[in-house]
Amino acid sequence: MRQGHFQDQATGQGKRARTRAALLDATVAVVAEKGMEAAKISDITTAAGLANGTFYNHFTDKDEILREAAYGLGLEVARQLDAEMAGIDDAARRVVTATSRFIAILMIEPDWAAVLLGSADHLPGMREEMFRYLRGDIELGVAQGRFNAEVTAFLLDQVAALIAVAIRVQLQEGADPTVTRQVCENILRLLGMPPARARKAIESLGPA
Amino acid sequence: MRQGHFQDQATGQGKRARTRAALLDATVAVVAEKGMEAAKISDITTAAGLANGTFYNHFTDKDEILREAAYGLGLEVARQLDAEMAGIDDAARRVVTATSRFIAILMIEPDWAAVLLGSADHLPGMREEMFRYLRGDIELGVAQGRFNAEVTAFLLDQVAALIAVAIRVQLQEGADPTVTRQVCENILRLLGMPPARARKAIESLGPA
DNA sequence: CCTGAAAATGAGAATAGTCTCATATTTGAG
DNA sequence: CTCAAATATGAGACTATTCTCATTTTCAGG
Repeated sequence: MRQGHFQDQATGQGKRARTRAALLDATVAVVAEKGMEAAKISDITTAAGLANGTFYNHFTDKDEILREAAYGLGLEVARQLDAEMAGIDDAARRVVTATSRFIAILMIEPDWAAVLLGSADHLPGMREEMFRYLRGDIELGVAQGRFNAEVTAFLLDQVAALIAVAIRVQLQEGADPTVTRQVCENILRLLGMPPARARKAIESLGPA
Repeated sequence: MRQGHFQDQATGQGKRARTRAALLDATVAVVAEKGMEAAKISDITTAAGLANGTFYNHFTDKDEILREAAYGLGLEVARQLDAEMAGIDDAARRVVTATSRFIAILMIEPDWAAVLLGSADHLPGMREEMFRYLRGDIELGVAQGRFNAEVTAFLLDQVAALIAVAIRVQLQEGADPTVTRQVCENILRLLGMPPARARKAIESLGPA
């Protein structure tokens, strides 16, 4: 197994932290391959090259390691996104950039996608965390007069669902810039931009 | 347990059909309560008031009964929808009616929702079936010049995702006409109607 | 090197669910 | 009402997975 994100972070730390990281990376790989429900603890320890019992030296159950893995990946994605978003002022552009870069990151690390999609479904806290960014940009757009929508929890759920579909499709059928452009355009339409404007706003993603 | 859809259908038929129906209804109830993955065969037989072994007189495994239950409910929902859609010609109105009535049916039979949502995720055939209707109405709208969108599989996935979210939210938080209006409006926006027109088109659902 | 503390090990006990089958019960056609 | 066929039963064999813990191995500071 290629060295994963958690092991990268743990190099130089004590043995405990390194084994823990190996388990977290193995979890990501196993979840990507078999899905969250079907991932067995023995799959994880096997993938990590450790004995079964070792799992219980570090985590109490599957839920705990899943939560930690999702949280760690979420943190890393947020870190990368934050860097790329700095200095973009127009709300439409912020939404388009955040969406397309988010998808791009998950296409580089497809294993992360399964964990994050699964955790968004099952861990309410994770969901809220992801929404904080989105909500801010959408509210900005409403204030700027670029969007025409009431910013409710339901609207955020709807936007998130569109993004989730775009990720699932590209996980199955391979990265496809057309899909990413399309979902960005659809989100802008949802947020109340007229179709012509929405089309215009996604041109920053490069020529079709 | 209240008599379910499958038992209604099987009254007057032979014992075999009636027991089968009891198992299918029990499956719907159990899936609604615990979810598809967590539903055990013993949960189903217990809910049906039958012995464990009886299951295997009628189905070979859990997947088979889940497929049959989803298919049966899908058929019934399609039957009800078909009746309500007859004679509506305007595509925007067709989409709004289909969406809102679909949601309304699942709010009357919330147990059905869990089965249909789950099966849409896991059974590709079911998904295609549901999409046939949707695709027809969207293509009609494009032909009528009411919609402005390219009708791709991805677009259908996006629309379906919006509807799925609206159902999930109302399953959790109770039926809420505002949510249904909102999802209809969002779908029309997604399909390329300008925001003002989309608002106009959902007025057929009654005053806000 | 030593050496004690920390960590890993893996055999097997515990738990959970599926599936079989010899037997008991029910059904409905005659 | 009778009885052979159809159906239901549920104990327990089987399979799969989790979780424990006495033992072994590794590690890092002296």
